[in-house]
Amino acid sequence: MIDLRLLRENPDAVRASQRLRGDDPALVDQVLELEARRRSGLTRFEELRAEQKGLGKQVAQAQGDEKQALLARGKELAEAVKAAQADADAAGAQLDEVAMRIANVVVDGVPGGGEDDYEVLRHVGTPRDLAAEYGPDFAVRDHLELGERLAAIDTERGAKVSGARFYFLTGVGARLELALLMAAMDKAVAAGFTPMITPTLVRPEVMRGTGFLGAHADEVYRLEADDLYLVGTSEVALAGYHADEILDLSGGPRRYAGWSACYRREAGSHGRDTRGIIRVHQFHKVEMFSWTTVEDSEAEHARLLAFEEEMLALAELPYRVIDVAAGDLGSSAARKFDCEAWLPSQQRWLELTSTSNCTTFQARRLGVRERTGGGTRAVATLNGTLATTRWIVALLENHQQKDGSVHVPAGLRPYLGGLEVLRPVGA
RNA sequence: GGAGACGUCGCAUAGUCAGGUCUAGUGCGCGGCCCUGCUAAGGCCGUGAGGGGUGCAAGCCCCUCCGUGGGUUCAAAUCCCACCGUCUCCGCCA
Repeated sequence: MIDLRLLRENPDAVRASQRLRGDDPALVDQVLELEARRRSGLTRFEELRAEQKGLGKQVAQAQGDEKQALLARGKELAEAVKAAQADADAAGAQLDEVAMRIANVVVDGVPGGGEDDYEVLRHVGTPRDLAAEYGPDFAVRDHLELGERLAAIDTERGAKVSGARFYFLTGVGARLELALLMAAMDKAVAAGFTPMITPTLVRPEVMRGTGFLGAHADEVYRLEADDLYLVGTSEVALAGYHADEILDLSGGPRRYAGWSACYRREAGSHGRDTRGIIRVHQFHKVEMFSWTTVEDSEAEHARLLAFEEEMLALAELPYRVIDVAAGDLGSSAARKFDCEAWLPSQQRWLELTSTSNCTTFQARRLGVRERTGGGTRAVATLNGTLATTRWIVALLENHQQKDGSVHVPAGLRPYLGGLEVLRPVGA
């Protein structure tokens, strides 16, 4: 939810943000007009209501004819109050409807434009030249081929049991996922995050409050019979965790690391990434979530990005960091950095982590505040990925060896009983 | 699945049966000041959230919120309905 006070006091900043995102700046003026209307309606209601309350006290003490007269006046007032309230409510509903369509104000420095207008901030590590290492005849194996040889991934039976975009992680595949997630959790705990295992079914209010029922409502599974939603990330549950609370952030950010299954319908991506486990309906993820003051949010964003990069270093993956363009941020984020690992089989970059600074946008809708000298104000929320099932894709492909075995990064070995190499089964 | 109890401004609780002086009382906690050479104990004052008006400002005034949403009434914490949540007992399953 956009800050109406900011919008009133500095409409140009919001208009500029809208333009950078490719959204309509005229919405700002609509909101200003509707807000003025709601306020005048509210004032009328409050005046009438004050009179009604005063009258109630007189009625209680009056007798006889005087009382009858007051009751008659009261009846009139009751109707006027009801009408004024209906007016004010209607104006408020219109205001909300339009205000909801305004996305968060982007942070200074975010590149303008859409999906392809990201800015590459840096490259870390160098993608291997497999042809140089193993000879020009070497055929790069993709993660599914590698995974099947290792008896680690079974998409055929996943489809048999649950349909397209489902899979079994088997044997060393299952262990590899647990290793990645455990390593992520350990890293988070060391950095002061509170580990959390979160609900994956949430109420409609929570799903709406976190902004996932907006433009991307199609992506979300809904359980009709129980009116619950399956989360696409533990961010949903973690954001809802402190809903309607006043937090004390004087001791620094509140940091949580959520471990959960994630569910996505992938409604708009028919035909994309259909092979293997790049794009699936269900996966696991360890997600960082921070509550900070607005002033500290950009610094915290840099810290979350740094934690992600530490995990990528632990997995020994070559990657690049991009500053996502304004038009591709989604409504809640004011800035977003993605880390993309190299995908040898497709000679392209694949998103492994994404960290967003939502400033006060999400917290305002969720009613999460902090105390200040005068009163309270909305806090900032940030989130970022530490590990997901998808990391297995990058791990297998980047660490493949000539014979189809896979090198295990030193940082993951403690979580795999010391395994240094994953070897094909039955070969 | 069946039966019942409950949900009040951080926590605990009064108020609900008999609607109007509830402008929601009290205790604890918290903050300030006072007393006391330290400490213990004590005294006084203040202390929920959201919104609006007014003022240079300290402040003052008004409205909303008693789990949520409806309804009855001149008037609802209080009466009625639905929903959500918590607890107890019974049944069933593990």
